[in-house]
Amino acid sequence: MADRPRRRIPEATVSRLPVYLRLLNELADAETHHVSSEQLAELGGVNAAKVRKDLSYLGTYGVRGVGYEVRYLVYQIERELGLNHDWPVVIVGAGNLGQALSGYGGFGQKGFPVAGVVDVDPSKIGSVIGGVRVRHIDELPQIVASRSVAIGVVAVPATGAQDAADRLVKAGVTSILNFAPAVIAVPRGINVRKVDLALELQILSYHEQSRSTTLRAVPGSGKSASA
Amino acid sequence: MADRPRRRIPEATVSRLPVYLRLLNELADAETHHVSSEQLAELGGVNAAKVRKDLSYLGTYGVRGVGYEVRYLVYQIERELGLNHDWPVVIVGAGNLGQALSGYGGFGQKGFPVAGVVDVDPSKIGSVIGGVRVRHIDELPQIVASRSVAIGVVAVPATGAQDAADRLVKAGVTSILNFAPAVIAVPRGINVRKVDLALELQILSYHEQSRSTTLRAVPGSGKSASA
DNA sequence: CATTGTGAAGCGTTTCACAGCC
DNA sequence: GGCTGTGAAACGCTTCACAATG
Repeated sequence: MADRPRRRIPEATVSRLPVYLRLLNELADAETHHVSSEQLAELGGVNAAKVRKDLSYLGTYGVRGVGYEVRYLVYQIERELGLNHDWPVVIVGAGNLGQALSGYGGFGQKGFPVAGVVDVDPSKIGSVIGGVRVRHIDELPQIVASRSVAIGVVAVPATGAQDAADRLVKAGVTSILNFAPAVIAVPRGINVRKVDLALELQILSYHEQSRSTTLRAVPGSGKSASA
Repeated sequence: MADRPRRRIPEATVSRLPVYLRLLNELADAETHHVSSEQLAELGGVNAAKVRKDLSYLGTYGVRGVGYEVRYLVYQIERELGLNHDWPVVIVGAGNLGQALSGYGGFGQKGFPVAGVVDVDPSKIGSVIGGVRVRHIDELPQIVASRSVAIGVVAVPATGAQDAADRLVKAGVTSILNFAPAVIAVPRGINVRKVDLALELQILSYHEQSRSTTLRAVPGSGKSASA
């Protein structure tokens, strides 16, 4: 109540807060009441100083000599991340991925209920996936407006990604989670994050590649024994 | 052939090379033969100087006054990322996600054929998904050894993620793509990347949250008009 | 006295600005 | 003339190290 955390939180910290939150929730489930930055760092696989600096952006919630109170910290992180209320999402694309996401369920449990699923393909309209009826993409504006949807999920093939993003933005969505293997252009002020399987695999490929180049500079034989 | 690109490529650059590669392949499909850093930057939504610096780590492949030759650059990036040969992957977890990943198909087309899918659950063993028979997780070492698998995919619930990672590492895998919403600990030298839906949504939630805090410090009404 | 919160140093990444080159 | 390649500056993030403190 005392100090308003009116500081700007660095992007790198924002992307770690959900990790801490998850760990803290696990600790809370295990009836652990206090945790030190050292312990959290161990669990999260990061540096303890980083944990402290990250948490310090939220406010002064630790106690010297003691650590952090788990439940209180959970509360503060949730508040800071805006997780103290639901964020309905709309999914564009009712293909394999859209269906999987909608049917997943864990979505709604985590505070991101599926407000709607839309598709361009008439043959998909009307089918029910994950308890939600698939509607035509032209209904996007109504869905977004009526349920105050701020977050849209792009789950269409790469070729349709930009169109999906354009429609989401036009409908009033201001954050987009893009699963399509494509770069999407959006107006300033719109947040985009991507989840890109091929990209991640290619990054791992690079590391494997450089591993073999480093360990043995012998081309040809791709065999490598275990260390 | 002339200059060996024996420089260490910064991690930030590595994670952008797959993006450039995709854009370049699209350009190649469109019969575009040359591209400037400016154009690539435009397509990728990044700064042109960044594109040039990124590409310069690969070698001196541009031509001043002209730009980069698309197909040649594709070749060089693929070589650098180790995409000039296949990287078979093994998927741990034959649940919804494991099935979706295995059945996806785009996996193999992109140079990451599914060498095997394993699960602990006996009831899942033997079923065929994406043309691959699900085997018991104890067969992991044989699968990894016989197919020289370097990359493992963790597609199990959070509670089983660490065990899955441990087994993959023990079997000889040196890179892991983790889809489970959990931090996994691995020995030094093992590469881990994560794909975390909840985390991404929570990051977007933060930005939406701070948007509403910034624009109108009025709590209660969550209505916001379009710009 | 264990542990936080944080200046300051260190390090990696981004961007600028322009020399170099085709 | 146009565009690359790259030093150097600017920036942000990470880590150190330690004073502050319950």
